[in-house]
Amino acid sequence: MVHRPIDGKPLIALVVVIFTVEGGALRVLLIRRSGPPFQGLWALPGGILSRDEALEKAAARRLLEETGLEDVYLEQLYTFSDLDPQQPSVAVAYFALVNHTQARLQQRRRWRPGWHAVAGLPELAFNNRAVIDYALTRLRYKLEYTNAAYSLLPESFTLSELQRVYESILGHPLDKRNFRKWILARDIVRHTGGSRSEGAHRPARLYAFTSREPVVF
Amino acid sequence: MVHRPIDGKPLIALVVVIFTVEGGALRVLLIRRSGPPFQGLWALPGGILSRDEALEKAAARRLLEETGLEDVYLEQLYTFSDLDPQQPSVAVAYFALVNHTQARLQQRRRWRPGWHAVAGLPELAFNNRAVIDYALTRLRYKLEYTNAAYSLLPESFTLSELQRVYESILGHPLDKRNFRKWILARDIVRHTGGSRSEGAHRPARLYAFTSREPVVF
DNA sequence: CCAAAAGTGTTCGGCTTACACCCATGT
DNA sequence: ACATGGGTGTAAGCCGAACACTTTTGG
Repeated sequence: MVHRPIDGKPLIALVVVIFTVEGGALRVLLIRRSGPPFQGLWALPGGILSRDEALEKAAARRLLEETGLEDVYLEQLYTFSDLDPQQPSVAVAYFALVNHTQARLQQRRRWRPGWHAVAGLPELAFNNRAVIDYALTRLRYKLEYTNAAYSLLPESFTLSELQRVYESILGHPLDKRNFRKWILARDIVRHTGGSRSEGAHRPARLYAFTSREPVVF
Repeated sequence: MVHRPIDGKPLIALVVVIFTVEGGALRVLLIRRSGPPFQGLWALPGGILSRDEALEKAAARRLLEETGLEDVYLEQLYTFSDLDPQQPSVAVAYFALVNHTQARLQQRRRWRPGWHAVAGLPELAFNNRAVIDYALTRLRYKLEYTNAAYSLLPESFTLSELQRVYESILGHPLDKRNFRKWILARDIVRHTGGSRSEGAHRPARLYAFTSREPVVF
């Protein structure tokens, strides 16, 4: 989130919580603040909304700048009015889900954008911790009744990989048989016909999401 | 929603969707616009967010102005950035649930604030129709897993009255026995001990919500 | 042949749904 | 006594949760 002087009106800020799952952990993209306030702390990417820019478009643009990705799961989260104790402002928060293997983070020496495990975050600027908590609650909820996970995985994947994504986000293990019955009963994934061998064990069948647009089931 | 000239920054508007159930119909509070744009059309109450005012507080204040009520169910809905095609603006929408017998609407000759059945709305200003649709979807959803209905009913009520509120909002009839089992299984209402006679039939037992704060079950 | 992950069914309990009659009262 | 809305139980189906062994491969 960028800080600017104000005039007589509250600023409209934008904040984007970009999640990915990597190494069995849910991670969020943070950048390091190089100036006040909260200099040196980590913060969510964001910025000031410019005149004439629609909110969702601005969030998508910011996401593209940080990750090089478009057409991923992106949803408005909440609008906070107490983000910055130092000045009146309103911050519209979005959250996005990306596949970290497809994301190309910027190489900025000062801002050091990078993925940070949600379990074990450093001290954050503004009330970004509350924003991330809110986003995580929403994400867990959405996993249960939408296909949002499509945005965290590559085109094809195994059911074990999908299960690990769910487990990383929900924070607890799932029963393999029940998970498969559940995910297959809703028809959000389909078997591609292919399979993948990667070790001294039986190869895994490959699946793909039937839709890569947000769907509620 | 009040219209004002702009300078170089988007305005932050506030819109409040105030619902009530009256006469077996879900109704929303509308006021008539006395000036451009959309002069003469009906619109949701709202206004421009002033500097230094927290969003929720501003929504609560606007609700108090229109209905004389405080401490009712009030929840942030969504932040729209395409409300007014004529100028860049962001509108933070809230929705509230009130008991119409407790609400005291303002008597403004020009603005004519009043309750309008959601089924059969007149032509509305801005994209207020979309805001109401969004609020209705959220409300139906919330009825299913929160005690939000407390805010639509007086302190004590009969289970038939409660059922009629649910039916008016959901838009379809519910089975009496199943509704009672369902609402009593969650313990969101309790029998007060009293009853009420009002006609040539058996008196109805009176119930009250166990909590008049928002609770998720 | 051994280790490793993939894949697969059944049982139980609880919740939702459908459905019809008696109760208490006022007129 | 009759009309009116209040109040109640049971059976069936579906869904979620618990739980263990066989399959296929690489080394």
